[in-house]
Amino acid sequence: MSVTIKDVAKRANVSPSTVSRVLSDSSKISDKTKKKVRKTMDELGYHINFNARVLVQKSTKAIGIVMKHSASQSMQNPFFPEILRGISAFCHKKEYSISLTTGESEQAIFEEVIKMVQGKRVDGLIVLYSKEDDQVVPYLLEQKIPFVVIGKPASQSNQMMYVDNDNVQAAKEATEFLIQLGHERIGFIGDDPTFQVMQDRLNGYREGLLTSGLEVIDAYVKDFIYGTDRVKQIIDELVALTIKPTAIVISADVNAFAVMKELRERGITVPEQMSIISFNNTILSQFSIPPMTAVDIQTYQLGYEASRCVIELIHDTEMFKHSVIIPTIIKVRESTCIPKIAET
Amino acid sequence: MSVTIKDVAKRANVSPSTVSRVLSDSSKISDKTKKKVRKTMDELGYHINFNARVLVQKSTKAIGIVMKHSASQSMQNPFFPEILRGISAFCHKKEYSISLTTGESEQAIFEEVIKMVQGKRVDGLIVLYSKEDDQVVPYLLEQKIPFVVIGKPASQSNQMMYVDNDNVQAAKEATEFLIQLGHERIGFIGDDPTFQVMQDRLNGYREGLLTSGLEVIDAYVKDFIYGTDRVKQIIDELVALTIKPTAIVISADVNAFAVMKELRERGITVPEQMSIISFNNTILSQFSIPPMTAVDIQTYQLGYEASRCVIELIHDTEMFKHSVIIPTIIKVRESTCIPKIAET
DNA sequence: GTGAAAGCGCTAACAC
DNA sequence: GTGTTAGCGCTTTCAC
Repeated sequence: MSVTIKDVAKRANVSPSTVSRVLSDSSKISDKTKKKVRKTMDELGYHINFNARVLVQKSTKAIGIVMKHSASQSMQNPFFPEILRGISAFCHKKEYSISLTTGESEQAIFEEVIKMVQGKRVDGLIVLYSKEDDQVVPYLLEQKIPFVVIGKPASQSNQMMYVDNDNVQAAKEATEFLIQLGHERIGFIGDDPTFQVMQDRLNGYREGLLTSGLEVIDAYVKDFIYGTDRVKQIIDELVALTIKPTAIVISADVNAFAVMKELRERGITVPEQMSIISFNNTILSQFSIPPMTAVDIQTYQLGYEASRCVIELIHDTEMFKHSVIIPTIIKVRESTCIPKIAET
Repeated sequence: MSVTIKDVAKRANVSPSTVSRVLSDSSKISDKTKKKVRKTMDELGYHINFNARVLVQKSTKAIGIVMKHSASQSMQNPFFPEILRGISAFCHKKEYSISLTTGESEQAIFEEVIKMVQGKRVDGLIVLYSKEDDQVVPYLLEQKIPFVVIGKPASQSNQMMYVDNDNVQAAKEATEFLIQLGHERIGFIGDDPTFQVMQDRLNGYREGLLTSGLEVIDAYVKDFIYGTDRVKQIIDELVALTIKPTAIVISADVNAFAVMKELRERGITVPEQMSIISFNNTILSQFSIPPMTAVDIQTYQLGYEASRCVIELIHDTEMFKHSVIIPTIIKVRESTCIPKIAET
């Protein structure tokens, strides 16, 4: 029913292979034949059947994106669209298409990854998270399919490529930024600790305190599971302390937003009574009141480099497995200031 | 290199066609053979090559998502991930995979759509926007490939399926909500007027005023192009009026956020001096200070229904082309109140 | 119930 | 430079 290479060949009085060669713009075909063949293609409204090519070439020119479970959560976070935008940009340049996992649970996503890989639907993958006890990465490793992880792998990091920020360093710098302003009592609010990025940021925070000769106070360190009402509880606990922190490092701006709101409701002013520095610098950081000082992790770049890496890896499977660290930048806005003497 | 249907056939002492029948769980194969074949599949680590099946069956079990140009903008808006989540959910249920356009410009996206369609990489598509002078929709119509538009088509709406809110009605209700509170001078801030949704909301706003016997005042109606500094200008203009509005209907919560910030900077309090009702009810609505009263357009449902529609359409191309209207709900929060008498 | 054979639309040796 | 031929891995008549 739809027009094939053979139809074109017949009409142009050449062989199918010639048409195929024209399709791939082979240098062995004379300009004259090329022109002739292209003309008949147009006349017939021919368009290549990608699947047929895929079948013989064993290259799909598609990459799979493995989402963090659950998609619901990861999508609520503006981080996701931004990273996707970075991935898209490079993929589009290299004419790769993007295929998304659709599952909600870890298990559902894993099964889809298997289908993508075994079913040969993608040439490579980008894993949008790095997590302890994850099944996807070990599976991909075992299948020897090109893939790149965004975030530092929890283990075997030398066997795979990853794109990440130096989250330890970034959190250290964020903490030091507060210290340089004069803060000495600095809290930390993280979220799901099973993700590597949280561990790193927590460690960086600790390092920042320690290298400045400050103590790490356990009561100042909290976890925040998004979606629950932990915020209120956390702020309750922090406020109940006789010696309260004057500043907090918060692992994600979505969380910082919630914290700032909660502080506001209790009449605690930001930054006067509490300085806040957050991570990610998504659009939310600019929208908060006051706008947040935030560590810009350059999400777009993270995605862009990740897709560059997989695509390079696809073309050279034996490539040296280097990893890419995207620098972070502190965007100073209005949620941080020098601590109030009165409060010290 | 990878194990094929023939390998399984040989090992199980059956023919390739039998293996194929087992794959599709044909009723003509005895349970005994099925068991035997499945066992050897496991032993050999066989997995179907999807592309081969696609080539012969001419069904990819994939649907393409056509993004609004530019991806950058649409992705910044939390609307996008939420709709994608709805699409994913249904696709996952029906075991369809999702393929995204990656281009930034309208032209780049159009070219990708052509590749998706002609290259037979997808069985159907969802167009995430509805816009005047769009090339994609007419093309899809001409190609006779199943597709669904999210938003009301600018023209030929009877020839295609779409999923939308009743935006005229929703805007009317939002306006009437303010009128019922006692507001009589109500403004409207839209954005890119080339999108159908904007036209609809503007019309609904007008209707709302007119049916309540209020006048439409041109000076109260503004457009807002996201990313530019039009906000300041708009607020300047509104504030400069001798008779200012006491309430505003704003077409998207991202925009409402910007407006509220701008008002705040000028010391105009929300809702006391200016009531605000916005559209979409993304996570931003909850995060603003004060939290916004917003029209919930049920974005997730929009996506879910859209994928249900394309997939049904794929299975029954001759299906009656009905469209789906997703109801909206006004979420009352704290950005609206009765107008202050002093100001009237 | 199961097998043999043809073919989906393309590419890639190998000829010439 | 161009044609011939043999598949890629699967499904699907048509036999039996």
